[in-house]
Amino acid sequence: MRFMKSPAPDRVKGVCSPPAMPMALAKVDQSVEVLKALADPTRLQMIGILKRSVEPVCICDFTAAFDLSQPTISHHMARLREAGLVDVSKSGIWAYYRLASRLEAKTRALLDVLV
Amino acid sequence: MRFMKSPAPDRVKGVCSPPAMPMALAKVDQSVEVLKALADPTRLQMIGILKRSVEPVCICDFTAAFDLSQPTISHHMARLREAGLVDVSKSGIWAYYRLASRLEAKTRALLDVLV
DNA sequence: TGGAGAGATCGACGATTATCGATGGGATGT
DNA sequence: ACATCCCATCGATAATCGTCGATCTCTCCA
Repeated sequence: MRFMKSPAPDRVKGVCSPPAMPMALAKVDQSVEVLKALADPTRLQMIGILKRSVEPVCICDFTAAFDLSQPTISHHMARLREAGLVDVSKSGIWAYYRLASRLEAKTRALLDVLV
Repeated sequence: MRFMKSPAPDRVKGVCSPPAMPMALAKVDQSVEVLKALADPTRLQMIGILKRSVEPVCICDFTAAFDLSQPTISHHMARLREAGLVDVSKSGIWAYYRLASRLEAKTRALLDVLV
């Protein structure tokens, strides 16, 4: 009669069996791409601002908001754009960014949890 | 009568106003910490395996599952541990990992979306 | 037509990261 | 006691990343 359920009762030295991979590799890479884009304080705050703004936001306002140089702000926004998280529209000399309209349901759910 | 709603009709050259920061800085850093821990294919798959496993998983099984060296697997698991995402329990020679039992609601929701 | 402002890109530099081989430390069994 | 196995840590190396100054393109307006 077994009272204690040991974590791994039948483990044997020298025998290691790989667990099944539950996620498709393509899905993993895709999720990692989005996660890396969000794993930065500046970019995460950018996404938070865009998610709460009904109007598109001029990138010059981000340059005014963060204590970073203009190239750095542009670089961070480019990373969000390459990850497919934001859309850009230019009007005159200004560039306006907004949350991407065609976000995957999973990505949108991710942003709903995060920001 | 305005038919077209322009993105920013009243913008003036040289005038940029920083948007309000919607998230507390501490929350941002905390989220970034978790995101950086998950923003790696190996670690994201590790979390996926642990989330689907009712039993704790011996780390030697991860070493067998991934095409990476034993120190690298140990390093990745340590990063998950430092981020508070997994708990470890040692039994004899073996180290068993499982998803952290005391996860923040936000973090758990994040994992539910991701894996 | 020419100057000025906005924003993207380039090149460089320091910091962080992913990876490995080598080593150390604890538990097991002979 | 000693060899063996598992796992963590250390040290090194190559790659990626964040940041900035300099520069380029484009648009607008005088």
